[in-house]
Amino acid sequence: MVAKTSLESQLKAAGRRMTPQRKLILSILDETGDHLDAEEVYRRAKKQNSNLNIATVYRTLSILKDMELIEQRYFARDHSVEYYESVKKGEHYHFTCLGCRKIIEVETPKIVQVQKEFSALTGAKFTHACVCFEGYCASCVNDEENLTL
Amino acid sequence: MVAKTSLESQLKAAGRRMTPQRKLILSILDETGDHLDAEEVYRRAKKQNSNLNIATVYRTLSILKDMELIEQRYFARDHSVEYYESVKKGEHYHFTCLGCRKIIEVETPKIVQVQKEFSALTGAKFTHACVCFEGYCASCVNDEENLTL
DNA sequence: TTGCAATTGCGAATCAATTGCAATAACTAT
DNA sequence: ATAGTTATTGCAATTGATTCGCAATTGCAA
Repeated sequence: MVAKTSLESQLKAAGRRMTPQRKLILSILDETGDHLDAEEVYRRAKKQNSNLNIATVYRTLSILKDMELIEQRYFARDHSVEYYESVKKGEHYHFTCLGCRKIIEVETPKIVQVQKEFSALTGAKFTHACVCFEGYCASCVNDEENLTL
Repeated sequence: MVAKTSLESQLKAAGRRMTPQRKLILSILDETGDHLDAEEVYRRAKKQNSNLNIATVYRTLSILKDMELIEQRYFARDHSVEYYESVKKGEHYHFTCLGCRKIIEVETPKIVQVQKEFSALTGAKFTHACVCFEGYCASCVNDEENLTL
C-alpha cells in the first residue's frame, strides 16, 4: 500500500507521527476559506474533539510551520490579527478596511518586482515578503465623507 | 511667549500634559538612529530616570501613537521584532537578513504604485502599508553557498 | 504484541502588556 | 504666587497568549 497521504509521509520523513489531533487541525486549515488564528483553530477543532487541548494546537501549528506546510501571517498595521494558512495558496497580499474590517485580497506583480530589483541591486536573496495594507474600502470611504459633512 | 514646542502644544490640544517622563521618552525616540521596541525605550529611559515605570512607557507610546507622532512598525515575517519610530521619517521599507540580522532600508515607489492602482480599481483609500522583506543579504548568500558546497 | 519514543492533556510558569488605585504633579483660574 | 482640578505616575496585581515540565497515553516499527 502507498503512503496514505502526502502529509503523513512528510511527517514520517521528519520523524513525526500522524495523530487524530494533527489530522483534525490540518483538515480545518485545509478546508476553511477563512483566516484562522490559533484560538479559532482550537475553537473549531474542539467541537469535533472536546478533549483537545490548546497546547496541542500550538504545538501542531508550530510543527507545520517548521515543515513549511503552513505560514503564519498577519493583517493590519499593528499585526493585531494573526492567522495561519496553507502554504499552497502562494504569495498574496491583503487590504484590511479599518471601517468594516473587511479583508480584500490584493493581487499585483509589483511586490515581486521590488524584490527582483532589490536583489539585482544588492545581491540579496528574498525568502518572504509580508505586506499588510490598511485603509478604508470604497463603501466606508463614502460613509466617512457623509459623516464629516 | 509662544508655545515651547510643537509637541507641547499638540499635547495640550489633546487635553494632555507635558511631563518629564514624556519629554524623556520622546527625546530618546527622536534622537536614536536605532529601531527601539518598548522594552528598549524603557531600558534607555530608565538610565536617566531610575524611577520611571514601564507602564508609563507603554502608556506614553500608546498616546504618541494615537496622536500619530510615532508609528509602531515591525521587522521580520513573524513580526517578532517590533519597534517605534518617529512619523517624520515617512514611508519606507525594511529588508531583514536572516543570516546576520542586518536591516537594509528598501526604497521604491512601487509600493505606492500598488496602492494607487488598487485605489483606482476599487475606490479604497489607503492609510498605511506595512511591508517587511526577509531573506539573506549578499554576503550571507555567499556564506550559505560555501557551506552547502 | 511488545517496546520505545513521540505525543498528548493538564496545570503551572512565563512573558509582554494592561489596569485599578492612591499619591503626585501639571496646568488653570484665581 | 496659590489653590483646586484633573491628568499622570508608580506600583502591584491582572490579563491573555503562549510555552513548558511531566506523567500518562498512543503511534508505529520490529
